[in-house]
Amino acid sequence: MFAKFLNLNPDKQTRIINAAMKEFAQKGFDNASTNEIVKEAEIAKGLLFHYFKNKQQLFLFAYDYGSELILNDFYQKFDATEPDFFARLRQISRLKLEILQQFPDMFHFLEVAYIDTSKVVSDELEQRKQQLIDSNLGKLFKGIDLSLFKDGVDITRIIQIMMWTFEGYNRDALKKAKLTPGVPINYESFFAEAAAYIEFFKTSFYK
Amino acid sequence: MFAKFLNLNPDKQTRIINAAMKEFAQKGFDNASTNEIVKEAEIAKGLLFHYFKNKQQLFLFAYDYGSELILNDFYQKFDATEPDFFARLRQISRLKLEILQQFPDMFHFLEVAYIDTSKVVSDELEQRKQQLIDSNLGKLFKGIDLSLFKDGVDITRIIQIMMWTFEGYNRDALKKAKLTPGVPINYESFFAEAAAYIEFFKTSFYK
Amino acid sequence: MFAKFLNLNPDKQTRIINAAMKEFAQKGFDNASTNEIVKEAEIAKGLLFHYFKNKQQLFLFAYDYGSELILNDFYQKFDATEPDFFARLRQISRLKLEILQQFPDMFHFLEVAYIDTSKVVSDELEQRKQQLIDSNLGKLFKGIDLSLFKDGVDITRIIQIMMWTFEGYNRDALKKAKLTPGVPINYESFFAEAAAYIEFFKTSFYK
Amino acid sequence: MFAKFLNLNPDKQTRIINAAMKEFAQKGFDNASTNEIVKEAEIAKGLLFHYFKNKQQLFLFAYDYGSELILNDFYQKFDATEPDFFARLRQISRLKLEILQQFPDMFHFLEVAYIDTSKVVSDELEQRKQQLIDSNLGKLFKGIDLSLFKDGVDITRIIQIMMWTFEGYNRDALKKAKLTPGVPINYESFFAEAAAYIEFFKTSFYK
DNA sequence: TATGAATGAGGCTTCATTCAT
DNA sequence: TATGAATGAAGCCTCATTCAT
Repeated sequence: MFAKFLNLNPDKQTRIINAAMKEFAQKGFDNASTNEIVKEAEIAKGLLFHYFKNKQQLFLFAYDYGSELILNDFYQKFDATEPDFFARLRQISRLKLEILQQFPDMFHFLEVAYIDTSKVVSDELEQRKQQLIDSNLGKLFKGIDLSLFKDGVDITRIIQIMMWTFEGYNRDALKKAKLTPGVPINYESFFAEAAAYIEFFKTSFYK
Repeated sequence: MFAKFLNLNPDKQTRIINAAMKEFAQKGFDNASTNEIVKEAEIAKGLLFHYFKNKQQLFLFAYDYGSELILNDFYQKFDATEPDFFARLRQISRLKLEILQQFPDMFHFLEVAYIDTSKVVSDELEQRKQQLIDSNLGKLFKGIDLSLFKDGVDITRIIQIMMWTFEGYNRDALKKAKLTPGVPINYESFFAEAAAYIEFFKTSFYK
Repeated sequence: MFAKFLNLNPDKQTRIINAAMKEFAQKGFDNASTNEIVKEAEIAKGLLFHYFKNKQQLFLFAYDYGSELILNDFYQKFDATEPDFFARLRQISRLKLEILQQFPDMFHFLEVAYIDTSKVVSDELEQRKQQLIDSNLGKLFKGIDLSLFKDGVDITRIIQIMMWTFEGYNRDALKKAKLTPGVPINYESFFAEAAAYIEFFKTSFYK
Repeated sequence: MFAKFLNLNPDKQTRIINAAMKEFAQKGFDNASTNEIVKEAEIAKGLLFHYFKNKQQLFLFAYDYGSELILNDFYQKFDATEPDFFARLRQISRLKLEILQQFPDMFHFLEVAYIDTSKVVSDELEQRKQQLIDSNLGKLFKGIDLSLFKDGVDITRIIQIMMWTFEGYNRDALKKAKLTPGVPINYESFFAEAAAYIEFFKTSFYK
């Protein structure tokens, strides 16, 4: 499908992907302009559609490209032997920070893409998200020592609550960052506060 | 600012507001079409811009109009004497359900508007949301009997977590509903499951 | 449907219809350019789509507009009392010539539109053509004195053959005209030759 | 002119010609896409323009190629000794059927090409058609026994009428076939009905 | 107050053809 | 001979907003 594109001069590939991610991240799918993308990538208008059937395919390609790259990076560093649930959460949080610092634009794009609500891509995105969750939730929490939890707590519900909590936490942090444009995000304090939430959950739900 | 509009024939006012809410709810700010709005409201194109400087003003007016109307309704029914935090949460949840059933379209619009990410309105929306939270969080939880909580728990954090939890819960429920179009939302089961989460928090954080 | 357009300043209406007919006649539906049409009509791009949902609707409107106008003109002059089949054919032929001289561009457009094969309009056109035939064939040949034909001839087949003959005759004449652009069509000789064919059929099939 | 192409690997030649004929037959000259042609032929885009200066040359080459091939086939089977005009017509009709069954796609392409109205090719096509008629009408009807016709009939006119009749007959049959896609054309009944028209002409114009 | 005609930039996409390799 | 990347003009259509009436 995208073989053509992947055979292309890598420099140009990068320019196109970066330009697309930047535009999509800034404006969302519907309002992103392919005109802006080709201008930023410094290619001719037609070329974009030589490689990608349409705007939608470009978006999804960028999404897949980015998420694969980032997941690979993540799992290379991920230690799946840690039995403590909250230690593992902290690890995940730390790895996320590292990746974010290594690929800031791509990270930003994926984060925004993840919540893009455009009808045109939302169905496909939803599938991908579900696949991601299905194939990763298992890996992330395999081998956890459940005996450390208080007896009788509904662990599924806890995980669900924590996921929503961190989603909300991320979103709010993102919003605050947007409100002070120009000021770079202070990721350390961002993750420090996340750690405080983890600590809170641990106190609440561990023996 | 909108004095002109508010002097208008009430029937026409309603038609315009409803049409705007419907279109914005369906497509988000950027992709909503003023053409569709005037068609639905059965008014002339120019009239819309006679009353509202631009699309943005219309959106924000609709937002303010809806949230004020709904908040008034809410506080008329709200019992601020209940000292039990979770009982109050249940009350809030129940009132939300009532309002939702009374003003389904307006409710839907506000819900969607709340997460609209269009640059053009997001700043203004953010202000309004912050104001709403600031001025309401106090009212909602004033007079709560904190002694019922376990000693030493950080109540602010708990509230934050619960807010994110219910945000996430709503969003997921909304998504599921979208995936089966045609099937009407079963609000009773929706709120029953919400109640289960409330119960869980109670067990976790009350003495 | 097209009420909006018909309320428009008649001069502009005419300019738009003429420009559309000219462009469609020259290039057929698919290759006609809405850009050329608006340029010729001296209106803004958007205006065309203010009146017509899309290129297709514009084409069909022009077709309906033209054929109605021409049919009305035709039937005002048509004498349905003539019992001789071939006399009536001559009459039809003569009226066609008159109309052609009165509305040359419209006539040309309709002739070309009639054989336009673009997928986008052919279905709708086919319906219209069938309706035209159904509702007109009856009128055109009602009250014909069949006893003038040789005994035993299959009159339906004769009519069919004559229709194809005149279709072919028209088409060939049109082609020849195209091959010598600039030179105006000599309609008199065109219809004189048609009369010769009518005479031939008469000799062949009348007693 | 096309020497280069004719030296090419025959398999590839065939693929290119077939792909071109298919695309032109489906969409007409203007709307045919060279992209589709190279995709179908499984050759590189540039190669097409290496062999053919442009789309127009490709089309005309395909037309010439097809018509020559089919004419050769036709004349190998054609019996020019039959003196009866209508018997010869029946023969022509039968041979046409045979060829159609042997080269369905090519036949279809030529049929459609024949009525293609694109400015870009119509002039050249017109020349070819005229040449075809000029050089073939003689062959087809040489040695006909004119004494079998009624005295005084204008045989040129008769032939002209019959040609238009069969053109119209073909076109109508083609249309009907298009209106019921999926249902294969019943060529036998198609040619049987054609035979009925031949019979009709015979009765009308023979002694 | 009310109309709806008018604007023209910008949206995405397709196209035949060229050219460096 | 063969590739397929590259071009950029042109395609149709939508849009928020303005303005004369």
